[in-house]
Amino acid sequence: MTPEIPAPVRSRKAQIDHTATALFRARGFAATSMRELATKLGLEAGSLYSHIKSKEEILHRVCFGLAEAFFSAFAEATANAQAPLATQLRQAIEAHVRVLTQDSAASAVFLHEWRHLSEPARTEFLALRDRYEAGFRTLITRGTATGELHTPDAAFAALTLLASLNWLPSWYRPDGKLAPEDIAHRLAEQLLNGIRNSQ
Amino acid sequence: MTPEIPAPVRSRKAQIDHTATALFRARGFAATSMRELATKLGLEAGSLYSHIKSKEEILHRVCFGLAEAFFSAFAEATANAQAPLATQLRQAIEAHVRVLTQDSAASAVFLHEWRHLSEPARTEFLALRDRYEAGFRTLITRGTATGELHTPDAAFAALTLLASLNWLPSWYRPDGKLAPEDIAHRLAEQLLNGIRNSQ
DNA sequence: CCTACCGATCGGTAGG
DNA sequence: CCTACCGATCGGTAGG
Repeated sequence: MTPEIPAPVRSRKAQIDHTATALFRARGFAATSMRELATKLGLEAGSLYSHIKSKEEILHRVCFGLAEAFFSAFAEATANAQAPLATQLRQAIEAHVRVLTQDSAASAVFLHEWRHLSEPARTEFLALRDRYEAGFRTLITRGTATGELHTPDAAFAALTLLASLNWLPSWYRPDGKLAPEDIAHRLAEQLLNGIRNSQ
Repeated sequence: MTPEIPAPVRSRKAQIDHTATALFRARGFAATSMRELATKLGLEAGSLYSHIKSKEEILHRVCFGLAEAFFSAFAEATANAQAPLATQLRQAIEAHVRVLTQDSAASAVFLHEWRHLSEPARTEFLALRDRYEAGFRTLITRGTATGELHTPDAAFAALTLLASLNWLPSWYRPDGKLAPEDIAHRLAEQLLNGIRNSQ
């Protein structure tokens, strides 16, 4: 018999994270009360603390969990270093969109609520985010060097590219007419157009 | 002698709005306390209420004030209905960026804190925002009809275009190396590239 | 514009 | 996981 990690505990914690994420997104971290969260889960407020240590712990887990998801999606998308840089960039865009649409509530929290992290988590988080943006910046810079891409300012292009993508959680609806893969494809197409070398 | 609107009153209220806007942006509306705001202004918390009626009143004024600024900038940019649609769109983009950079704190509050408005203000605000987005959508739709622009989905293009622009307040620094007009110009250039008909 | 204060609500804990 | 509760802090008010 293999020992099992007690399933109910894990699942309760996951439930808390999931419900809290939806509330953090809808009302913001500061405006979400632990009592409201408890009520949504059918618990009393005090009972939450048998599963978690603090309100911020939930936020921490959501923000850093998403960071990890973005990094691993990016790594996979650019795994083939021999591929044309336009292809790598397209795949990175599509991978980013896939993470965003897979859990748009968590993504919205990742994008907007991180500032409620206290130090040193906040600084660590910003460093991760900068590193992720640098990945896109590097692809664009290298694509410009090889002549595949064309832009007067790679950093600027990377910033606006991620901006377009990161607005997605604020309008994406899982039951909308566009499937995640369609959205990913169109965004990649349109954004690459803006910086592709047409000569 | 012409009667004067008592200047100190107006200016105190404007000071409160201005300082509150900076705090709302930095910490979020819910996490900003009236005591913190009062301290920054050299007042006691209770004294704020000789100038304002409630915390939300400030948020209301900021959100709806910015909405007005965006609308009038857009109207001016598209005043010449005979101009090519690509030109009108470029001017609308530049006008939008100008509003964003002129008061990036207020813009950030406009973009992210409106959800703390209570009803019916919240619904009114969203209606205004939708109407503004529709302005861009219409320009793109008409530009596509005349053949000046090219995109498979005007609504989608409008959404991503505004997304790129609206990320600006989160990275724009008034003392950065790019002047507002440079930013406006580059953004317009890059974003129009993505949807311009190159045939 | 201040002092003094209100009721409500917050995140979190002790003990079971 | 609940009951009962803690100290702290919240937005806002009365009276001057």
